[in-house]
Formats: sequence, structure tokens, C-alpha cells
Amino acid sequence: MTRPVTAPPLSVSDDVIAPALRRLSALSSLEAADLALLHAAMEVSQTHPPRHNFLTLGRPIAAPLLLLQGWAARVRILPDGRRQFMSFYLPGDVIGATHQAMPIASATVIAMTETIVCPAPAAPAGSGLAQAYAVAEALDEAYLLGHVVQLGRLNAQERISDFLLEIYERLSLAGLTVGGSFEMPLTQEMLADALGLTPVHVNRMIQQARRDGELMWKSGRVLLRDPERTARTIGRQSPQVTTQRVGASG
Amino acid sequence: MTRPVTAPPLSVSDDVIAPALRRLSALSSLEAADLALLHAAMEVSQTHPPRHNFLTLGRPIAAPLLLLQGWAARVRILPDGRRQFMSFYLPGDVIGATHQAMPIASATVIAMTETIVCPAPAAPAGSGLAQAYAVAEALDEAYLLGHVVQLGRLNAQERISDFLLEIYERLSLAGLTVGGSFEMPLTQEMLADALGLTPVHVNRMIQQARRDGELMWKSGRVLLRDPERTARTIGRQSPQVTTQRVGASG
DNA sequence: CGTCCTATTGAAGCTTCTCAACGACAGTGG
DNA sequence: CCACTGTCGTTGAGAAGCTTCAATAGGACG
Repeated sequence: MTRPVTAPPLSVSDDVIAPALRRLSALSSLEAADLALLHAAMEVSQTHPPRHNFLTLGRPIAAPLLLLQGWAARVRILPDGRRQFMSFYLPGDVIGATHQAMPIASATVIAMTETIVCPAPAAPAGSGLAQAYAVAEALDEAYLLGHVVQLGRLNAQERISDFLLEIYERLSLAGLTVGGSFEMPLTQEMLADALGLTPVHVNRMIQQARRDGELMWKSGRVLLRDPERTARTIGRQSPQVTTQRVGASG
Repeated sequence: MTRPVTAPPLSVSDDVIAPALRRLSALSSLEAADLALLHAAMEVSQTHPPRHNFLTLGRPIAAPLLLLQGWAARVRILPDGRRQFMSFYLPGDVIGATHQAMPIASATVIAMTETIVCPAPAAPAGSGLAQAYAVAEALDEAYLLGHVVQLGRLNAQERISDFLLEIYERLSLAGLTVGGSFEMPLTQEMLADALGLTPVHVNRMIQQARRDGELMWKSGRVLLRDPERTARTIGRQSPQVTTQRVGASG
């Protein structure tokens, strides 16, 4: 899996940083200066184990982080132990975006897998990177709205399909899909806590989807047989990614 | 209800603008200049009937509006007619906040009641008003996260209590509660579409809450008997309003 | 007084949950 | 090398929560 690192010695290999770079580039065209900022930031990347807390509800917000590898999630635990994942961060996502107005975190952010993060470099006003951050933040909100609809008005089968389609769509932007398949590091229990279901019911619905020939799911890898047909069936509408430049650009 | 308007002739009465002013002041202390901006903006307020579309999913975002009176909501309609309200806007809330990065609306915003809105005046950087907007936007996200938890992990009874507590809390900031009671213009059907339930079940749960002495609800007005006890029972945690000034303030 | 919308109630059914048990698998220590 | 342990996926049976369909009642309005 490791490839000889060329040119300047990086603290992380090219393989690690590539997905995040692809993802950010997909949101807005990055300039040479942006790439330089990103490469510099990635020099000080850090690895965190699963369950590591990046942010804690009610605690001060740390500097924003750029997720390079692995998954993280916003989570809320109720006093009686019920758990709800509110959104997931995938490679290329920014954790703890610059909500300067709200100095305390509105949610706990936890690593779902082993993760590699680096500081999210401050973007010069009007730069492609600033635009990428802004679009990323807007997309974040759009997916959150989608999650509300999913929980409120989709049944178990539809929620699973919708979730997998969303992940597929987002991982595609980072180039992390291979022939329509992608890595799914979540256990069925985590999935249940994201979809507002029980692990048992998630399991049954997955198996039904398997029997229906809708998907394959084995050892942490998912293959959607016909994403477009599935999306049409459940009436899924993806957030529109807009790369149109707006505001005071250089 | 109408009181003689004093001093400069306004297009709306003081009664109309007071709640929004109270609400914004509660988020950040407004300066004289901010108040002048707001008063000027309110000169051109407009009244819209129920069902009026302020924003339409996928259409360009119009100038941000300040909601003075009435309720609005972000809504998504599925192809088969299922409907989900994702969040509500109450007096003092900003509709279509300045997501410059995403020039197209990520949701449709519709008037739930007759509403009065005015343009949201642009806030000078570092002003109290800018801070109020920013906090409002952060709160908006916090409530949205709360909605996800509500839909994912609360049962019908808890969802209704949680929803009413949230509305009570938010209306309090605008001074729109009287002795623990407040106006609830939503029909049970609308409530069902916000809580991911059917109108019939919402009705049953409300009546159970009535029998349990938890609330009174008659002719569009709700009285919560013991909000704090209810909040404790369902483990509700309110977003923290932070008025702490951050960033480049004048 | 008729119409429409909203609230209310009953009965039956379906989706999802709960409880419980078992199998597959990886890691660990003897 | 093999029990031991823990996690995760799988399955069954019964119960609970919520929905669906249908019908009635109450109010607002023309």
C-alpha cells in the first residue's frame, strides 16, 4: 500500500493527502497558492484513534481541522444512553468550520475510525480555497437538511438507500470509489444510530436489499448495483454543488 | 391592538417591530447605529399571506429578509407528496442568511401564517448587528442539529414536548410569551409534518399530554404547565446562547 | 344553512422495537 | 496450538408504537 514518496519529504504520503485535495478541488478550482497552503498544513498532520473527541459539546471550539483520512461524526448522546449521529465528516471535509460567532461547540465531534487530520489553513479572502471552504460549509448544511427529511419521512429501507447514496456521492468527489464500490467503516450499530433505527432492524433491511439485488455489502465494502435507479425509486434529490464564484474575488 | 404611533411615521407600528428588535438585542447588544439601520429597513416592510414562497429550492437566493411577524418554515416535499418541515423561522429570525457561497437555495422557505418581513439590513463588520446575525445563524444550526436528534431518537410524546419547549424558548427571546403561554399557529397536521408523524398520532399524543396535566392547548394558544420539569423528563438540552463578542469588532 | 377545514375517535394492520440466542471472526494469553 | 473473550452480524418470536382507513364532531365563513 505504501508507495515511495517522491520529491520533498512529507509527513504524510501522497496517497493520504490526495483524496482531500481532490475533494476541495471539486468544490472550487484551487490556485497554486492554495495548494501551497494546503501542502504546508499537511506537514503537521496528526493521527487519531477511533473515539477520539475533536470537539466536545459546550466546550470552546478549537482551530478548524481538515480531515485527510478516515471518518468522523457529529454525535449527541441523550442522558439515558440513546445516541444519534447527526452528520459525518469524510476525507476533504472541514471539522469545526469557522463559526466565530459561536465560540462553543454546538455538537460533539468524534472519530469513527482511525483518522488523519491537519490544521485547515486559513484561506485568503477571495481565494479558491476560501470559496471551497464556503461551498463545503453550504453543502454541509444541505446534507443536514437532507438528514432531517430522511429521518422524518423515509422508512427504514429508504433511509439506508438514501444514506448509502449520499456517502457514495460524497466519496466520489474525493475519488474514493472504485467501480461503484466504496469502503463503509461503520458497523450496523453505528448506522442504526445515524438513521434513527435499531441495529437489528438495520440488519434485516440490509439483507432485504441484498436479496432484492440492490447492493452488495461484505467486509466493510459496499457496492450499489444501480445507484441511479435506487435514487429515482426513493425520490432522492442530491444537493447541487455549485462552483460558481461569488463575492469579492481577487 | 393598534396603538397610536409616536414620532416618525413608520410603515409598521411599534408593536410589529418590537419582537424582532427584542430578539436581536437578546443575541447581541445593538448599538444606536444598528437600531437606525433596522428602523430604516422596516420602513419597507411587506405583508405576505400563508403559503407564500420566500425561497424555492434550486432557485437563486434573494436578498436576506428579517421576519417581523408570523411564522415561516423550511420545507421539503417528496415526489409522492410526503412533506417535511425542517426548521421554523420566528419573529426576529433572518430568512435566507448570507450564504454567498451557495447562490441557489438549499431549501424552500414558505410562510406558515400571514407574515410581515423587511429586508435584513447589511451589518457593518464588527457591529453588534453583525454579531447578532452571526449568533442567529449559529443558533439556527444548533436547532437544526436538535431537530435531527428529535426525529432520530425521541418518541412521539417526547418530540411534541421537545418541539413546544423549543418554540417556547425561542418566543421568549422575542418577548412573545405571556405567563408561560404562547401562540401556536400550526395545525396538528403541520406539526405532524415537522415531527415526522401522522396528524392522527399527533392528536392522540397531545391529548395524552393534556390528560397528564403537562399542557393546555386551545384555540391556537399553548400553555406549558411546568416547562423545566418537562425539559428534565425528556432530557432536553437547549443550545447555549452566547453573546460573547468575538472577532474584529470596532 | 351548507361548506370547508381542523380536531377527534375507533378499529385493524404494518413497521419497527425488544429480548434473546447463536454463529463468525479476530485478538489474547496460556 | 487452542480455549477464552469480545465484537459484530444474524435470526426468531412476541410486543409496542405508529399508521391507515374511516367516520363523526366542532367552528369559521360565506
